[in-house]
Amino acid sequence: MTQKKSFGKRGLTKKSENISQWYNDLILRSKLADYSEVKGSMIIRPDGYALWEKVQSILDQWFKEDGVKNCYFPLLIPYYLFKKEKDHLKGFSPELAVVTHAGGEKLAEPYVLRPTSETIMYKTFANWIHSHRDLPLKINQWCNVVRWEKRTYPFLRTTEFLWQEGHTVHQTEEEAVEMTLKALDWYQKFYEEYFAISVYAGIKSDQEKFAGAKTTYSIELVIPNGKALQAATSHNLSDNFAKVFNITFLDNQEKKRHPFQTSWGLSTRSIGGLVLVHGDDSGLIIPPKIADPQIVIIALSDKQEKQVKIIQAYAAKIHQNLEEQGFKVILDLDFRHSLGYRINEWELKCVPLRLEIGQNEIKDKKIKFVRRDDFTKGFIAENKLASEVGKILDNIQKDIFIKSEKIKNDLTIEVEDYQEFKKIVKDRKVFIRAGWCENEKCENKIKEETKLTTRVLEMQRIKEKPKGKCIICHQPAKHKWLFAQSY
RNA sequence: CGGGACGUGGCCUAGCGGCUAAGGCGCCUGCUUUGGGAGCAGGAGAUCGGGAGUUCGAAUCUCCCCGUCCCGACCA
Repeated sequence: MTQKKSFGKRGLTKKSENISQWYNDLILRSKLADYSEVKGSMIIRPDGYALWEKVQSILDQWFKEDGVKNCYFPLLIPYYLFKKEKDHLKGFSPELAVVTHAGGEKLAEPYVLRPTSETIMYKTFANWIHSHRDLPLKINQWCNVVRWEKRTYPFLRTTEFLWQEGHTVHQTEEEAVEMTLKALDWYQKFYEEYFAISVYAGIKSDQEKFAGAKTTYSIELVIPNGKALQAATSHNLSDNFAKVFNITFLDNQEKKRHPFQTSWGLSTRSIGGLVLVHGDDSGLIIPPKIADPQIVIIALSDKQEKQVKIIQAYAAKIHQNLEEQGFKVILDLDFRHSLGYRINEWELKCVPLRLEIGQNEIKDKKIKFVRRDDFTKGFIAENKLASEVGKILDNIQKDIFIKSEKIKNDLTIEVEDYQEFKKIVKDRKVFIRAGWCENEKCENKIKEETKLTTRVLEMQRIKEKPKGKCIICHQPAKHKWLFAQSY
């Protein structure tokens, strides 16, 4: 493997042959992102940023409907603040970027570039919260954060990334748990209904949870290479931070109490997940619900200039009709390139549905369509175009979800025996569902021997009655957990 | 931070001690062409990652930096 991006004329490394190479090629070729001069950082190009804006618009609406308000806290966090919560500090220390010099001088107290904003926010919350009437406090910020990772990939793990971080403060732990679960639901709904990706949602083991949290809930994606991508997290912080940052309020009994907090986030990593799960050898596959444009109309050329004008006019009419019906449509009149070239470019960047308009369409009053996801071709009568196009887009959305669910299920194997566990994992990467006693020692043994870590205990299994044994120590298992190698 | 592969116009490569660094893609101009990545003609574009050294002579050999990708360890 070299660093060369050796794109053939027709394109990409095959996804099945080398998913890493395929992924890197695709990110660059589809113009979602570019490498930057700063190691580990990437440039999000307009097409990539448009996807992120789409993510923002969907989540932001849900947050606001729930009374979560947007705000902005500073990038720089005084180190003394950051180190207040011990677990938090310990968890993030290895990946902190610290500003030690500014204004031409060495700073007396260094600043941390936020890897997450709990500390700076909660210091302030202590000033904002005095009464039970101040609660709940629900805020969110869309921002960048910096985590100095050793190894980076575009979108999936970059030194600097964009995300939203929601932070809430509640009178009771029950309320905080409810909020934590609500955020998790948002994320699950987002991935399943908009990104059309079937996910695992559940709780993290103590070892894998957020530094400073009581419980971490996570959305995990199953990548077609069998690896796991942590795609969003929601933390019940209990009153850990409240105690450290001295956040208190007087309840309606005039009693001074610490409130309970949550934090939850989803990052630009989600876009990497989208690319990895759905993309194919021809390029990106973007679900119709988030694609913009959703439909490309390719106008074909003709030998006679008169015909070209007729085709253009016809295509423009179709374009207008579909836009009036609320579809996001782009009209491609670029006759400088050959048809094959134009098609391949649109497939690479992914417009979910392609319509082709030439003389035949005008003559037959039927429009040729091609689905991007499975390349199904057909014709739609012009007078039914809008309704049929709507159905096709819905079907694409459904079908790619089903496909992702199949990948997820096919790559999840339930085992009872550790020898079998090891044998399976030796051959190929998969998710393994197995009984675990929830003791760290057994978790670590699995990690050392197989590289697999606990991903989540699935939500629907939390209340399941324990049965079976821990796959390592053969003590009674508390639950069946999912294990996988993280991306 | 360990192991590996590398660094030559915007991109992919050739050149591996010796003449003015070669080709393809892309880009620009013109003509032509369009039902799955067209063709012809012309054109612009390179201090060969940086530095030091060996040599009559370095893209080519040596050393040191810097950077990139891949595989690990760590993480959203």
